[in-house]
Amino acid sequence: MGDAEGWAPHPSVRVTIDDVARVAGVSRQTVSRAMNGKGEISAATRHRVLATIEELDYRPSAFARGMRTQRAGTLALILSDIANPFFPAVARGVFDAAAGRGLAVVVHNTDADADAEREATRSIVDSGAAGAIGFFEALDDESLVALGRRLPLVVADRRAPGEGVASVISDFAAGTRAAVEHLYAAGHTRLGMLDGVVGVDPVRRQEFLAVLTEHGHPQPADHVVTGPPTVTAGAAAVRELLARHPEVTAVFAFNDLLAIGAVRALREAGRRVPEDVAVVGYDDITMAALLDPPLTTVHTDKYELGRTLLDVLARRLDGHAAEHRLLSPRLVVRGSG
Amino acid sequence: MGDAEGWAPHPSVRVTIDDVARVAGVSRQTVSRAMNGKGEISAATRHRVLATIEELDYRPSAFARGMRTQRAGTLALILSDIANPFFPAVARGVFDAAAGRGLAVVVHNTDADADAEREATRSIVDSGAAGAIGFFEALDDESLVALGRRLPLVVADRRAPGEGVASVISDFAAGTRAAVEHLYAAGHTRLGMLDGVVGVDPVRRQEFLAVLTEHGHPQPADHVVTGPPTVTAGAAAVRELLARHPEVTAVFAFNDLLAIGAVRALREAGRRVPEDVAVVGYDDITMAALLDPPLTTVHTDKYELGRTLLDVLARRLDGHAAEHRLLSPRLVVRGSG
DNA sequence: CTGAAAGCGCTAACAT
DNA sequence: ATGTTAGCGCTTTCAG
Repeated sequence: MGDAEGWAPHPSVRVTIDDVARVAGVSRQTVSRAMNGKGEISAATRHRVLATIEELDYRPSAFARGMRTQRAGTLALILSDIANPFFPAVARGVFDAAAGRGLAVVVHNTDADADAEREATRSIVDSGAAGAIGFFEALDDESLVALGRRLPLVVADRRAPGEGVASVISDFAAGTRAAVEHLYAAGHTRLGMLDGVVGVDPVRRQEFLAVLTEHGHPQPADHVVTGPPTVTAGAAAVRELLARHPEVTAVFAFNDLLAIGAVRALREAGRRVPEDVAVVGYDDITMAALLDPPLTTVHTDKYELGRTLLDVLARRLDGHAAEHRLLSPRLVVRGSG
Repeated sequence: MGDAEGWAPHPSVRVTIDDVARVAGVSRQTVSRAMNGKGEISAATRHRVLATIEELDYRPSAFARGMRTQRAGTLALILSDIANPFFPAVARGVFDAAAGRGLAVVVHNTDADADAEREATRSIVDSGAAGAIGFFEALDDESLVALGRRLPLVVADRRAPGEGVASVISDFAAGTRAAVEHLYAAGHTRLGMLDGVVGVDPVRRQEFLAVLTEHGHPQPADHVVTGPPTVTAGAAAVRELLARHPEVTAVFAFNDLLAIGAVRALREAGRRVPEDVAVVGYDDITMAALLDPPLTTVHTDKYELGRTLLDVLARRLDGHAAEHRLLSPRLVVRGSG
């Protein structure tokens, strides 16, 4: 629209470190020192150089710097699906914390696909990212350890795959236990579970089965129906569950999306929620409290998870050892179960 | 955990273009040509070089390449709040389309704050991003035109700020008109609006007022209550609206989050939705259809918007002129109005 | 405390 | 069709 073909951005004369050096009357190493606070430098010259930088609006070239240091001021966030409401909440925490440290965040969407996760790690290494935060759901531990040798890595909601990789995990066992015990306390004895696709983190399912066993029920493996973590899949899964076990009066879901789908399918099948069948979700996405009935679910502080992930990564960037943090979820009883 | 202080990533011997050149028995320029498809090169040598690249698992240095070309294989996505469900849906479209072209996406979260938006543009220019897609809600047109001179830029849901900047816009006027006419058709004559914070895009409000005028109502400026685009603000705004104009029987909201807050506050205030007050939202976020009552809203294809944004940007990257595309929303009548 | 030299890996421009 | 030359802008030695 009014633009000629072959458009190219304006070249825009770049202010380089040499320009700053010349104007400030020092060598460029001194400018480098002033910027990065490395090496010995007198306060006076540092101030003068800094003022010159300001004056000339000098911005160091990320490329040139990266070429020397092999590290960019960028970090990577790997997640399976930004459209799943759990992730935006976490991402927001990561972004806010990253902005506070002047780091840009590259987001990689993998759909929990092993190839996509592998490709993301490739791209991250090639980009020279300063570090990475990953919700890996398909990649094997070895690949993660290998990645962790290339750059500071924090895995989220997955046990540390090995030496050198930090982790931040929500205590799924505790959250699951709270949810299932709540259902037992409410008098339910026939429980089913809607599990996410079997990935690397089987904790929720394991704990679900463990609590059932503790209550004297044999492990009813086919009381667990598996599917992708979506509303549609939740509806399908609960139908399957009811077909297998019509006597079920309570359903625990891997996440809220599955639970929401379950509630809808249950109602369509003529079952009242929670009177006929109780439903408990996991995550407490924003939507959960707004539904009718409002969803009983296990609340995790997703924003805090995001901030914590970045904090752990930043400490690693500063040369600290890999840390492992555990976040505590809590059951929020609302109307659905 | 078993990790010493002062950890640093393994150096990892880098395979360079010279290694490839040596093994393939050509000069490095030929390797460059084979990789980038630039310049003349015989099919035979290209194949040989490509095979060598594969064999050595050579990965070109993004830094070195950027240093020469002043362009990274990265693009920027500027948005106000990734936690607002509208944006993840769009982002998903952008990510998918970007991945198809081998581009990484850096996300900048601005909270619709002018300083944050300006800082994001700075960071983007400094990073040498190949291009940018922006939902700018606070920055002035001049700044956008200036940014557009530095790199290919596509603005989303905002009219093109000037020469050289591409745009993809949802037809807000048409969507708003459909929503308001629907309310009139349902017999409502006393309408109120919950507007987003006054930003650069006043189209929804203008069109709302225009349709009212066409129906012979004086422009009721104080029938429009403004707030941030959140559920909480929607509740507060509708309370304010009702305080000012208790006779209102229909509410049109700037987006679904405001509408959802309105529905809740309305019910808490003892008004039935839609019997006493009809509510129509905008966007059709995933949640909208799952609420009780399901939200009547103006549907926009957010994923398609994301893909289109990237498509327009990619064409610009390929040297085409700045395009301007208009996407058509459609009213979805559900239970709330 | 500061400067000079060297080179990171790549591609554009110019030979051949 | 391929090779050679020259640097992009920065930081890291190493001297002074």
